[in-house]
Amino acid sequence: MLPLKWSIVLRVTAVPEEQPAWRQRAVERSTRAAKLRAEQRVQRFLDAAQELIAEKRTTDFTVQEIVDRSKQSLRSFYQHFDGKHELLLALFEDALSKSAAEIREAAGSQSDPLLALRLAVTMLFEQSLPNPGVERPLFSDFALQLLVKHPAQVATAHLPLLTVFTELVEQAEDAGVIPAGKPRRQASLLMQTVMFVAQGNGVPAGSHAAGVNAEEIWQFCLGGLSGVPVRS
Amino acid sequence: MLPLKWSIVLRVTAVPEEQPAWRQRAVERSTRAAKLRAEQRVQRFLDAAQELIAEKRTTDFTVQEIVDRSKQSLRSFYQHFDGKHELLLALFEDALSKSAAEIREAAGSQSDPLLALRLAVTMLFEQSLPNPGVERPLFSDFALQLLVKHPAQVATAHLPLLTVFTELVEQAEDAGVIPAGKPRRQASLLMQTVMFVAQGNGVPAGSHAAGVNAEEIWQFCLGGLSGVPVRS
DNA sequence: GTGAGATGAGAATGATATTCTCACCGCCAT
DNA sequence: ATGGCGGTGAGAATATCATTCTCATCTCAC
Repeated sequence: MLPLKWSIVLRVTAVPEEQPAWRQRAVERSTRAAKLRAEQRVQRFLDAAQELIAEKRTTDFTVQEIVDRSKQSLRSFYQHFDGKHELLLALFEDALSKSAAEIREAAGSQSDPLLALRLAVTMLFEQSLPNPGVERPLFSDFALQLLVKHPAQVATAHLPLLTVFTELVEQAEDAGVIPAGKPRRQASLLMQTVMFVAQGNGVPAGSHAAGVNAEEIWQFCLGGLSGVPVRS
Repeated sequence: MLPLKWSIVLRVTAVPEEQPAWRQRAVERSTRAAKLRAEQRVQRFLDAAQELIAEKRTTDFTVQEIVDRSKQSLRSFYQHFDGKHELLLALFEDALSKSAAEIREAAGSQSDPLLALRLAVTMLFEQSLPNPGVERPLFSDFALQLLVKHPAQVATAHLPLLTVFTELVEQAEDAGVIPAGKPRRQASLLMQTVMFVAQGNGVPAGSHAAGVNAEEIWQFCLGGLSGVPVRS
């Protein structure tokens, strides 16, 4: 998590195998402090960025703004991050991860598997709306940019959510409230549908553009999971 | 379509109301040639951009590249477009519009409403895949950028497709093969689901990330449209 | 042939990300 | 205590683009 260039460097130069144990321990001790300091700095950058996202509703702020707000320096910023891109990715993964935890907990308190799944869908939908609790932009201009340019990283970031939804789908299937299928694929389809449709709903854009709500999307997805009533 | 700054200027300065008809005709005649020339230039820019998109698989090319390739000048580019943004938007709308026409035609040759809808879904899915006929990027980094920053324009661009799908859903409902609902909203949901899920499927990214295929997404959507088997 | 608008060539501007320079500082093994 | 090393700050230097501007030239309808 947060692969920092410096941490790699430290590991390579300060722990060159073949050292007596005491030396390793010593180095370890002295390294720990440095690592802590570094993590604090990183956190200040992340916090500053989060604030800026909240304020400007976009990731269009400049690196300089992050630096100024966190009262550090450009030099330091690039010491810790490979670039603005890395910082945003860290925030993105973090947001999805926290979201997954939240949803898992909330759904866990539902004994009915179908209601649990429904709750999860509703929560995901609301958190994916264009400007929800700005604190945690599951979707931002950045997220979509990632989707096209680095799909693999998006997939990675989605993993925590995918896991939660897969579990919920499995439970529902085990309980027999929806037909058995391939839980992971179903969960994937479900997630993508909910997230993207939510995203597309930011603007009651004039005449057209149906503004779908949580209940509608849930019905749609439930139908999708339930499959078509088999006909001749 | 393609609101060009100069055309507005011409209209304002050369047709100042209250002119005898002959004069308007004269101006009209003399303007026509200029308009044609301009349209050719515009087209050259568009073609060049299209080529670049095809080659680089992204809209990250520079305005300078468009200019060079079309053997025109920066001056001229900005004479005709408000900026790179306008040019991309034009290409985007055009692509969706052509796609809509294609789908409408193909679906039209299906007598069974359900098969027609299925065909439409399949075609849309395939055209929305990350790197299909690169000629017509329904989805590009640009499209997604638009989605966040100018949702209204996306909605506008989607209209042709939305119209087609709305018709197909209506036909299916009229034929009784799916339950009646709100065709426009259903079509919207359908489109978004298909397009976005397709987009999210570009990369078999290692272990996770279920790669959904056209048949799967069709089943899912059909289920969604058909609704849940009514329960107590 | 004349004048208004269009064009070309390319310099100028402005916004950003990213890198580099250099002086300084704190830590810790000797 | 001290010498060296990695981290830091301040900010200049680069690099890349989009967009605008300058000026000379061109084209066409009159």
